[in-house]
Amino acid sequence: MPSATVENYLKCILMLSMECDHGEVPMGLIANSLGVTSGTATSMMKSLQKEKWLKYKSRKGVTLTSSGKKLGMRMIRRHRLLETFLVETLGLDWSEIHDEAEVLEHAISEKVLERLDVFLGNPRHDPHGHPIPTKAGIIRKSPQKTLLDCDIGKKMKVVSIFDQSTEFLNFAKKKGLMPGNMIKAISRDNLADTIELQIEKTPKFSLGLTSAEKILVSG
Amino acid sequence: MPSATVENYLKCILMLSMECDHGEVPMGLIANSLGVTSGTATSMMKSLQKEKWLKYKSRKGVTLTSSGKKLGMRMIRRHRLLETFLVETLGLDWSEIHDEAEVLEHAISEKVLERLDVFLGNPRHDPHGHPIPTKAGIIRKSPQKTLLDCDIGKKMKVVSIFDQSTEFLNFAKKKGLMPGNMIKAISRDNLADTIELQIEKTPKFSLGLTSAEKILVSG
DNA sequence: ATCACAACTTTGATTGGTCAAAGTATAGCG
DNA sequence: CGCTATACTTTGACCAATCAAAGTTGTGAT
Ligand SMILES: [Mn+2]
Ligand SMILES: [Mn+2]
Ligand SMILES: [Mn+2]
Ligand SMILES: [Mn+2]
Repeated sequence: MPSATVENYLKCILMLSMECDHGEVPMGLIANSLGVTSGTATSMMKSLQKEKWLKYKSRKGVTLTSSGKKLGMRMIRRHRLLETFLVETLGLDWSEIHDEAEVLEHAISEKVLERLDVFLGNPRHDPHGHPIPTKAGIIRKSPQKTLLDCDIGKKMKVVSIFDQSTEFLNFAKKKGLMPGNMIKAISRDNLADTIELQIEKTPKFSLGLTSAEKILVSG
Repeated sequence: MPSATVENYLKCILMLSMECDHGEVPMGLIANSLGVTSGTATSMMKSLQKEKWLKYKSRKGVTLTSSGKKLGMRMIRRHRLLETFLVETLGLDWSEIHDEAEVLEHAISEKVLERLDVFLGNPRHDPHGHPIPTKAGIIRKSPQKTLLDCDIGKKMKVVSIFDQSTEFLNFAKKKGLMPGNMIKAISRDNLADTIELQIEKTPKFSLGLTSAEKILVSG
């Protein structure tokens, strides 16, 4: 019933509302992350409000209704289960699956999705380490920090990678920054804005702080 | 690049041109089998001609160009490989896969499709017995007749089922009319318009001629 | 040869999604 | 407190895909 466009908007708004919690999600963020002009976003928000997916406050932003959240969450589940299928079953690389899933998520029925979930053995995380919401729309989020504010000198486990771009994912894989891998922050240099890392017995390397921010770790 | 709508039109036109060979495919058939009004079909044909997918002759019909045929064939391949995946891997019933594939065929990339083909072991036929075109767009069609004009008294193998409707497929399965099964036509009654069949050792049953036409057999 | 009617085309309208450009509100600086 | 820069909204336009209804054509029955 909701179009692919509506599905994309709601998934995007839900993700924005989760990652940077300002009660309302402002127009600018939405337009920006969907790559549309702000006028388009505004007019879309009005029609999404008319269809009861969200509440729109002019010049403030939007908040999802419970059906909006539910649909957004369903889209995240679809996206991440599909990504898992593409890597686990078909053997694609984790750097090429995001865009594929972005399209497939709108084409797969609830029935096929649940079969896929069973076929994959009810995975809890996608290939980038992101939690897969349950059918009921619940995310089991593990405690995590970014490499920016992790403890120096302690062993930690890589939980997930925030950036979905092919280039960054290829880079991360080459460096061994993949979910599950153990890692140690050797030192942080606040003047150079870098953090020095070591993975297992491989050589040390350092990361700028904007890159470090994209790596989530635990423990 | 071509929209899902364009893909549907071209697949449909290719299938019509293959099954009932009148050089040109008339508007009426197209509009009818896509469930749009004839005006819509006419205007769509003009724009498809503009984009070089086909040749349109007013009040005659359309013929696909070679790129039109190629795209149409690619869509048939996608559709049938997806149907095979849905049955073989996810365990759906052959009566529920057509509509799912009708949507997924527009969302799956060439790369994922070829991985799927390998994963499935390069199947030659979909669950309804229809041949899957090769990547190069070639259909290996086995010699076949409908149950309407088969030989009476001879053992034959069911090749494929033409009708994609849930109800007919459920019926066919119940009767044992599935690709690969052996079958014998006991008699034909031209007054009653029926044909009497027997499958292995199960009881005889008869089929009206419109139903018989939907079953393709060989040998 | 005529003509009715089925098959087709044209016309004018609608809907969803989009943009560019012009207009407006407001947070926060001075 | 007033003003400006930034974020947002409005307006008017466009495109793809569709329909309903009115108009046209060509075939085949008489
Ligand atoms: Mn998407
Ligand atoms: Mn992911
Ligand atoms: Mn389709
Ligand atoms: Mn089929």
